Amino acid sequence: MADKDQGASARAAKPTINDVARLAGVSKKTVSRVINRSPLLNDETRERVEAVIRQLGYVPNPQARALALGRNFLVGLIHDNPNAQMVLNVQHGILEALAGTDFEMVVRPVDRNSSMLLDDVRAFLERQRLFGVVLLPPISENDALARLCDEVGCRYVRMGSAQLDSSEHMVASNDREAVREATAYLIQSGHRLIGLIEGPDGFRSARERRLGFEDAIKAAGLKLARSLIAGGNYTFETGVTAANRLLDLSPRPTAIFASNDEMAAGIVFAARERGISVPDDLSVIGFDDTPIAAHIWPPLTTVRWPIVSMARSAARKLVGDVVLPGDDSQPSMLPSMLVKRGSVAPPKPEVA
Amino acid sequence: MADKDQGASARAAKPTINDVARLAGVSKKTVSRVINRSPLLNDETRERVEAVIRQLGYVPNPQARALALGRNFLVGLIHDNPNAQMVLNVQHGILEALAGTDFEMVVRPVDRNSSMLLDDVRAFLERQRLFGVVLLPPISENDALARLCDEVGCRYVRMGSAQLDSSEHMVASNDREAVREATAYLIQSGHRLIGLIEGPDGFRSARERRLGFEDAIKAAGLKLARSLIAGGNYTFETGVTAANRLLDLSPRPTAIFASNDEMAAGIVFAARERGISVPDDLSVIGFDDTPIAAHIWPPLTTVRWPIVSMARSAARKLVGDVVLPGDDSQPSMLPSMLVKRGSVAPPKPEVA
DNA sequence: TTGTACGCGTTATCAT
DNA sequence: ATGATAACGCGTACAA
Repeated sequence: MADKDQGASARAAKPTINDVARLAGVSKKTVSRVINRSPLLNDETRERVEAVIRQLGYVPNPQARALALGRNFLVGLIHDNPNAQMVLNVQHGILEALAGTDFEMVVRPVDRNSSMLLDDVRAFLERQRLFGVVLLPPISENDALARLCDEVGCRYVRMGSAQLDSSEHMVASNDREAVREATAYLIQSGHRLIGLIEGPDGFRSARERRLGFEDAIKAAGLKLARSLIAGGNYTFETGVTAANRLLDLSPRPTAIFASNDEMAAGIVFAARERGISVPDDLSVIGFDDTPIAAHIWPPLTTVRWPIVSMARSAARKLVGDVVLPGDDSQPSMLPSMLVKRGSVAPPKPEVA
Repeated sequence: MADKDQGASARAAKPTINDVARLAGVSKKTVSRVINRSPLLNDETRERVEAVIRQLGYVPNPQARALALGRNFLVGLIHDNPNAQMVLNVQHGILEALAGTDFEMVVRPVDRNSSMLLDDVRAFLERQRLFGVVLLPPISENDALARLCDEVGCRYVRMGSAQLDSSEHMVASNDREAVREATAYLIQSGHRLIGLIEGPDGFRSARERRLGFEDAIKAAGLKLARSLIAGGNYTFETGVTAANRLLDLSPRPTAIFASNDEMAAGIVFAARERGISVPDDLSVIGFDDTPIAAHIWPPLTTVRWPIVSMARSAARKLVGDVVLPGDDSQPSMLPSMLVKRGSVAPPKPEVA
């Protein structure tokens, strides 16, 4: 073969593994071994190759690697979470874990209620051949989805409010315990008539938080009145509606725990509309510690959900073997904690 | 060649272009032409190939296409926007435009103040060989970044509050005009002492909105007092601080326009702390119409920024040629509009 | 420990 | 209008 023009005319093109191999006087395979940190390599050879790599500013072409490996250097975020702040926090956590690696993040919102959900995700995973995916609640609670990931050979880590899977595939928080503590704090402040605004049926987080609420009520020897439990679906609007139902009660509850901050903000909104003062006439606790909790008046006492840490941990679990071989020491449980602000006070004597 | 085992044993493997070619009795290249909608194809041949494609459930491998084309089927979102809701809205808009196409979205947050910004983005674009990127404000206002995209051969569309680039590369809103209208509405309601909380220096959006404010003040023949203009940086906290400065004034402004909703929420928060009633003692208008605007009390009158439509339009501009050849009819200007809610009322007689 | 030869699935070139 | 063949850049048997 005549020698190709890879000198001046190819100046603009990025160097390939071949350029490195030629300049270092080794074969492609050796360069490949250096890139992939093969242990069976002469130190001298490795250093020489690495020097050339630096000199050329060579970086492996991800597209070519993807084709050869049958796997992309992409981490997917699959979610159907309606809360913007939560989704963005998760994205930040994942990107923190991916910073400095060759991985990028692709975002894939899905529709939980679509009958095509599984087919859509399967097509997505098979086509893009993602390295792995992070599953955000509530869709992370879908076991069929996890099985699907296994089937198509895509790693996955689920995030959630309880241990739904083996620790290799799961990063969870301890919602039940955290809500128990939050409710106990209300009781300890003197409240006896405490309302609960639940999350939607079928959400594991909703169930865990209700259980924590019930744990505290029972532990204090209080009555668990069905009428004090109202349903919501994690939106501000349902928070308003549920709060109105609870505030119509007689006797009226002196405190309400909401399963997330959006709904808690709805409680504060509804109370304000009725001229009920928070926290003087009504104490409120939320869950998540999204920015809205600190930005309404009064600032919301809430349970801080360590969503960023959870996402970071999830992404590290996914790529950990590749980035730091042998580092599978990512925690599978991150604790939630109560953040006390201004929406809780002792009940008024005449009300109690 | 002996026939390969593409029956039972290869059931799991996805069909390739070779399988299609063989079954259709044509060459790979012909199949490729069908996929890429080549105009020089016999109708009969095309139909035959398409039938086989459907029969096999064949889908082209994006990794292989990326390698061969030197370009990925990925649309990047580059942003340094601190507002979660806005970023997520943009993501939704982009994904809406990409739904049903072969494109995926990868998200890339950057640090505006990093000295490595340009180098980082260049490395990102060159390595991933993105099909194109959407630039979200405020980073979209960086001309060097746009030039960089051109340099590395990556298409781009910038979003922003004013026409910063040719219509092919830009989707803008008319912030100045929208703020002029909002301020005029305040004046029309009877306000004469109107404060402004600006966005940060160097943000085009901040400048456009201030100009709109000044337009309205001047048009009404009012005095443009320097003391009535306070600086903020688009966060809730700076909104509180700036509001406190304005509310310390004597005489006190009876209305304040904030350059975004976060800061407007800060105004409401600060007013509440001081026992100043909104809207009775103070009218407030924000900008963006993010959810917080509707979720605080009173619900905020604000300017709706058509961010989702802008993002959708931006993404369509990017991939339009590929998806719908000849469809370059995406609008470059989407209008903002005033949303009247509960935070504006006429000033009290005794205050005026 | 290192190199040779080939495969991954697609598009591009240049014939016919 | 269609096809043979060579890229694209990297990974991996298997040989040395």
